[in-house]
Amino acid sequence: MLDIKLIREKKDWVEAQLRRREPEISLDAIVEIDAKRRAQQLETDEMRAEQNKVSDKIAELKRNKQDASAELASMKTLSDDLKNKIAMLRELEEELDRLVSELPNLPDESVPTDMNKANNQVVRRFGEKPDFGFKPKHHLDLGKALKLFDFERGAKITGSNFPLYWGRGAELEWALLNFFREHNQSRGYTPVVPPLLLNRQTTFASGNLPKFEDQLYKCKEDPFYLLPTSEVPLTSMYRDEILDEADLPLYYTAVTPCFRREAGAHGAEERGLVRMHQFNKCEMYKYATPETSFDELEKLVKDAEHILETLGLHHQTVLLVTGDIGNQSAKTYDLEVWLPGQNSYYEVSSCSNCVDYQARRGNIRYRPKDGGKPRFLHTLNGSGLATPRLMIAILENNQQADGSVVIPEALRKYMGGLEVLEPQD
RNA sequence: GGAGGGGUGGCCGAGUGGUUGAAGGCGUCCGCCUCGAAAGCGGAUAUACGGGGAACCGUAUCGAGGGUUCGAAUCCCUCCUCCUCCGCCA
Repeated sequence: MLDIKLIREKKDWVEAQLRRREPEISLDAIVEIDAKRRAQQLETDEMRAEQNKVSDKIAELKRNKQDASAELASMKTLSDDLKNKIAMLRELEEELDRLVSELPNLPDESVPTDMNKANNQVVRRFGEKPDFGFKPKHHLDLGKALKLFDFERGAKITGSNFPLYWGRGAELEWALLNFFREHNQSRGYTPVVPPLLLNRQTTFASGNLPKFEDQLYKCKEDPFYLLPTSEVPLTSMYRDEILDEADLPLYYTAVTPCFRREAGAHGAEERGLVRMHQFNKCEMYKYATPETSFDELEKLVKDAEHILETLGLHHQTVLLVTGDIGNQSAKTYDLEVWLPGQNSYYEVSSCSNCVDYQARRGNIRYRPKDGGKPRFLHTLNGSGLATPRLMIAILENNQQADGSVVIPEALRKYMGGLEVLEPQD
């Protein structure tokens, strides 16, 4: 959520910044309704002031056992009139809120202006593409031979793109999740197990509502949404609270399943575990002061990169251009791991500084050390990491000519010391 | 799911229709005191929106929404939430 005052006072600048990411955006309607709203508020405030004044007079007259019938009569008509004015004011407020809450965040000045995500800037690379010396297999074929997951049976249980993991596949999944959580915890992130069903306000605060409701699964009988990423509950953990500056920054990590409708197409090249309706993810989340949030973003990215380095996976870190950053983000780095089966780099982590966008929506503030007024804090989130594409990366990058797959050293302790996944049967 | 009891400022906690934005306490900040600190004493200390160059002024906010009333923290209704007991259940 952007500050309406900023929109009012620097409309052209805000509009220009927003157009760096959405060229068609216009603030005309917002500025117009805001002006109407203020005029309406002034009018109702004046009527209320009059009402308060006369009410005091009535109280005084009654105390003195004097006649107040004239005042009572005039207040009766004013009271009715006022109710209408308040209703009109409320309509304007709701309209304004609706429009402002659908605006995306302002991109940070360090984010390249470009609508084409092909122009995302590679800032770092780790490792190299593997040189197999044989024809590498797609993860679906490896998974079938190793009996790691099953798409048909998952579809029987629920529907397409809800695969199940079993046997070594399930073990590897848990190994990854445990490894992520322990890794993040060792770097100062406090683990959280949040609720997986989210109410409307929670989903609004993170920025998923109202604009992206079609991406969420929702409950029919209760007003809850299924968690699309634990960024959402972690944002609302401190909703409507005032934290102490001395307690910041706060680091949290949560492992949860994530549910996404993925409305809109996905191509044939994304078969397999590339894009699913349910997947597991370990999230990293930070609450920081405005002064430190961009440094915290750099550290967050390094934390996520370290996971991939520890697993020995070739990857690159890219700075997203304005046209590719998420709605609530001011600046985002993606970590992309090399997937031989896709012949491409794929996002396994997205690390964003949302600055005060979510804090405004969720009314999350902190009291500065100097004792000044509460200020909106900054929120940051990053995957650390999501499992499905990691599963793909490990299978495809670590495969050997005989169809076996070497388990990364860091994961073996979670799999009873197992070093290699061997084809079954 | 049933019965009962709560939800008031950064925190605790008074307050059942009219100078209550809200007593008191704690915390925090400033001053005095002190070599310094503590204690003590004095003072200050909510948020949002709007008007104004500013000082400042107006309005709203006592879980949320609605109602009664000239006027609601206070009365009525609905909902949310926390606690206790009962039931059910992993």
